[in-house]
Amino acid sequence: MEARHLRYALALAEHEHFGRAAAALGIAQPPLSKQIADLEREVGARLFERTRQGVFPTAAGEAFLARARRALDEMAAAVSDAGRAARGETGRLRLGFIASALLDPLPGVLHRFGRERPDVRLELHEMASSRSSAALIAGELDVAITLGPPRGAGAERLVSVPIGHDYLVAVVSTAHPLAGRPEVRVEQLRRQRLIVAASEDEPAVSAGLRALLGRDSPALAGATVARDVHTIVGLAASGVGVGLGPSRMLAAPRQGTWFCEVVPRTPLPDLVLSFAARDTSPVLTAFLDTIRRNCPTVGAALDHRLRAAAPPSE
Amino acid sequence: MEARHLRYALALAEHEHFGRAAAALGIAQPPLSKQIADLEREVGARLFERTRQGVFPTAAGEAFLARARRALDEMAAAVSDAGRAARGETGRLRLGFIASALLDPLPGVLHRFGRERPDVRLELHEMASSRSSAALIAGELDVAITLGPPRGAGAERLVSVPIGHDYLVAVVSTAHPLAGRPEVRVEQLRRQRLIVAASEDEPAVSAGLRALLGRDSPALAGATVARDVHTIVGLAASGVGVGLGPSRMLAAPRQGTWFCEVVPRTPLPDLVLSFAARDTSPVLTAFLDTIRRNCPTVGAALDHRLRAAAPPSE
DNA sequence: CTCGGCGATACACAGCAGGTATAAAGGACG
DNA sequence: CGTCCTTTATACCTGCTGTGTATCGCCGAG
Repeated sequence: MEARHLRYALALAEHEHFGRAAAALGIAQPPLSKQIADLEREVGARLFERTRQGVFPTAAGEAFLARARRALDEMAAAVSDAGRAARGETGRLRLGFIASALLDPLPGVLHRFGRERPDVRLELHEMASSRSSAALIAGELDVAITLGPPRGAGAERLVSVPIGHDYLVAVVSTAHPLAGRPEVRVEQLRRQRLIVAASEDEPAVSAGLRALLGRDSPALAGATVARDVHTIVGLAASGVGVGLGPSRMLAAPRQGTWFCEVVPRTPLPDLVLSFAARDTSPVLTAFLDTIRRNCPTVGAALDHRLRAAAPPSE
Repeated sequence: MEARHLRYALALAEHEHFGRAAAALGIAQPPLSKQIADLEREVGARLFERTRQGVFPTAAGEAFLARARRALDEMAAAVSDAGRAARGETGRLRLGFIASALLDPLPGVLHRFGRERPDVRLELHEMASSRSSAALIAGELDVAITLGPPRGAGAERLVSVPIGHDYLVAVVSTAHPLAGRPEVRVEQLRRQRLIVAASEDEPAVSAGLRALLGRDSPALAGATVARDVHTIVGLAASGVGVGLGPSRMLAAPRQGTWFCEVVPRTPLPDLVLSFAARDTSPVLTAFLDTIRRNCPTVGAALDHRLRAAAPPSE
């Protein structure tokens, strides 16, 4: 039994007449008679009652037609759904990201992507860079935003693009002596109560701080440790001390805080976007396109990938 | 797009390998490749990712396959449902009947039919014989149980079979003077307060009573009129008078009542089963078969019809 | 009784599903 | 780094079957 039989039976039920149903189907009447006969033989029951007044479905025919309609609807929906999925209008995107990404690139990107692709289910997982990388390699994520490029086994199968350069910035409460000053020198920081990110989550950042302040700096040893950048800002705002974090903090200023540039300017690991080199899924492509349009400075780096994923122009 | 494409795509998704999927389908590998290619061209999206490790559905493929599974399920259900309907296992039977039929043949018939055809929806409509006949002719009923054969325009297109012979019986309360007596003579009835059926509903019965008791019998003129036989019995049981009804009342005796045969024995119109001569629906056939097995005396009359409706033995 | 309309049947043809042979691609391995 | 092997795609042929044309059989209308 093929979909053709269903289409023919439905047409016959609609027109109640072999000749007109055949005409509507664009075929001659005899083939329609034969196909209906074949269908009835296969089903094992007479589906239509042929009378002088017209052709009408039997009880078995009614039962058959109801299911046939649904079957054809499902087939049409299969094509439609596949098309939408292929165009990236539906689907799922699992994004792993470091918390500080919520300061700068993510708000705009997520807002834009959610508006352009309302039927894509976004799964957001805040996690440390190393976990993001591992999950990406294991296929548990589709995209990751990390500090610095992914390392370790399997990282060569990822594509990584820097999406922002950062440098060290200090944040204090507006009640703090440093408030109002445009900058703070590294030597001054050594004498402050510091608030820094946990070393186990982002070792690169911690190593950079150690290099800047001195390997065994007592300020660093006595620093308050926070799990993410939001906590650093929050603690600083409540007067706990001087928070140290990425310049991206400037993108989302918080009431009651003051930011000082650290002199000399100290670069931090780049914010990096990564994904599986093999992954050509349209949802990922659409997301990368949104990233490109949202972060103009990194456009060129992604253009190559977007061209590669584009469907072959016939 | 045909059902074949869905079956092939599902097999390919299951086996993740063109060669093995083709073998499972009983075809060679190249045709499968071609059919899948044709399908992808028609859908307008790549549905499977061919890798060294195997063949896996893309996001579009997953969306397609989910719908394809449901479409094929519907097709299988269409055949199954049609078969069940053709065998009369499902469907609907609209039965019109006179209330007194609930006394004798219907309880057994309905119980048996409901047990044998649990998925057939029985629509029971108690109505006067004339309304049953009209509804049957109009196609608003499938079967009717009436008093006497249907009359009027279109009745020739019905088949009618008597399913029980009745005679007049009197019913009284056990406190009534007639209680305990096996019979009552017609002359005695003329002196009783009578309870009879409404003449407008079953004119044949009323005419018979008039003939029996005398055209303008005062007993009949002063009789209590009830809409159906159950009411007659109920009124008699509560001492209102002597109820007159069909001998079928004996089949469902009621606490506190006493039945007397009326002498001389007075035949009443037969209980008649009718249905459209053209109606060969399996549900009706099954119902007629139940009637035949439940009313052995009328078996022969229905055998002919049941043979006519039987599927042609190949 | 004839005519007209409709579905079924007969038969020829062409289009396509499916078969065989083989190419192409891409790892595995010496 | 070349060879082999596995797997999918392509090429080409064949046979089935879906479709078209012609015609029959049936039945009701006039």
